[in-house]
Amino acid sequence: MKNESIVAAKKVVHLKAITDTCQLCHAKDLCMSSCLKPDDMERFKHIIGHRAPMDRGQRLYMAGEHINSIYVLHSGSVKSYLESEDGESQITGFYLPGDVIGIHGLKNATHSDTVEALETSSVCALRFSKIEDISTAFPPLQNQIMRFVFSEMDHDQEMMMVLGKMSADRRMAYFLLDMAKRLKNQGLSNSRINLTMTRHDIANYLGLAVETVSRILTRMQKSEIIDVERRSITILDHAKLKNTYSCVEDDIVNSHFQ
Amino acid sequence: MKNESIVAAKKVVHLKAITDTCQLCHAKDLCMSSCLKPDDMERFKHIIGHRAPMDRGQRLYMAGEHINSIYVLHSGSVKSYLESEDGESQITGFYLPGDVIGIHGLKNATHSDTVEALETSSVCALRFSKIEDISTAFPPLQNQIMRFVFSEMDHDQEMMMVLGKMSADRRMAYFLLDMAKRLKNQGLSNSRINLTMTRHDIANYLGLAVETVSRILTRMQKSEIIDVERRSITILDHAKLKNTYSCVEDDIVNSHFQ
DNA sequence: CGATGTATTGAACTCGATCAAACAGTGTGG
DNA sequence: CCACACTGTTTGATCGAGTTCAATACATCG
Repeated sequence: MKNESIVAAKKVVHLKAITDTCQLCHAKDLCMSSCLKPDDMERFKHIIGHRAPMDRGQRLYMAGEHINSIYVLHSGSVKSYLESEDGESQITGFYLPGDVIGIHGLKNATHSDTVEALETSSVCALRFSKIEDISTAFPPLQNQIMRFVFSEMDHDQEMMMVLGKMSADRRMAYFLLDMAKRLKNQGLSNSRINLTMTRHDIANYLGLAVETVSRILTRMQKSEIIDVERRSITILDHAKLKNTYSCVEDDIVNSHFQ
Repeated sequence: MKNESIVAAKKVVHLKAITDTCQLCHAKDLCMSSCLKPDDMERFKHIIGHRAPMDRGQRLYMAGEHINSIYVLHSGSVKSYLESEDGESQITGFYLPGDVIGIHGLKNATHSDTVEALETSSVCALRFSKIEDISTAFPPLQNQIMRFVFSEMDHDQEMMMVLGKMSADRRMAYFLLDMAKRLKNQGLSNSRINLTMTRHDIANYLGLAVETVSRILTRMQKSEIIDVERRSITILDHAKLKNTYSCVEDDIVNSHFQ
């Protein structure tokens, strides 16, 4: 979140044919383009374009900028965050390939969050002049985008519960289980989590201090719930982790079922 | 949030003509129907319907129910909340006339939150079998709904900042300023806030304990920022309240500008 | 009038923050 | 290759904002 970090160049890299691009894309099954048939693709060439890949720390867009595209993350991972007047920032989400980015702030056609790459990442842009253009252009695409808008709403609401009601341990358990679930959707293991964000990022996202995150991770390791090795976390005991998340006291569980 | 409270009867009260209904509605300027011309109304008679008014504590819908309508609050006020497995609940929003309700959970066509009346309230329902029906039916209406979906996303994201980063005092200031702003939009005073929710509700919404809310209100009253009289709160000093919200130390402000 | 739901106030406690310091990778340049 | 700087992580000690517990006050309503 350094101020010096460079905003990614807005150069659009047109690949030889958008049809090929989407067909060859390794995120195509996750992407909203999966709803498009090859002949539909032809119609949408002009609104779809790949951006030059971003390095870690580079920004895709910043809060306050006019929205002229929404994006699908093609590879890598990014974080989005809000900044308040007094300079505090709140990470609002971490995104993985296939996720749709840039849908917050559409009400005023102005990005309300800033998106920054956590590692080398690339996106596919969906350009438009008015958001209604996408609506009217092609219903299946519109619906697919809406699915992502709706799941983003579900996530944001879920975060209210996490930030408003849960203890530090529960928040951490939530984070790990959520990441595991999403990585599984990516076709990866649901036990091995390779984090691309710092402890600081995790802490900020969960409304905790870095030290608390660190302490909870070591505590969970000692309880043999997870194995921590720098940025690589392995879930050893899914059940225990879920119990931590569900806030069910182990003692109570045991006394009931044994 | 008592379990005994009765779910509002799903009886639809058809008023003599929907055209009249919307024309006479005192929330029409706030409502999304404002985008419809009188002759459009005719086309939408069949999907728009008024529900019988709800008493305080009655629920409009509950989490888990299939979504077959979204609603515009016609009169009164309601709260929405999530419930976790272990019975904890988190209030996610308070809604005023003109607000669109029931758009969370559309991804799975299942309400993710529960909506409960804070006072005698009535809604106008927009029925549909598939959410896409609204999309395709009439673009202006679709766009109007999307505006509300987008502003809901902005709110939810804002709440992450409030719950994740702000002190109890800032949260309270945020709540009061937000309510004042929204009541002003209703054509009411932006200084006199007549709350329809309990301190318990406010505390739950802001991720605080009831006692904390109570203490902060009395403290703010002693500082002559607000005047508290049961559920009626008057903002006496907007500037001071905004300073509390922006987390700008009074001392610093004074030393800079005096 | 008592009963019930709601709000305030005080006292004690606790979870997680803050402060402080050490430690571990990673990269840079001599 | 090592010395140095730099960033990110861990661990310990202390502190405090806000919770929890407990008691009281206050309104409204049968």
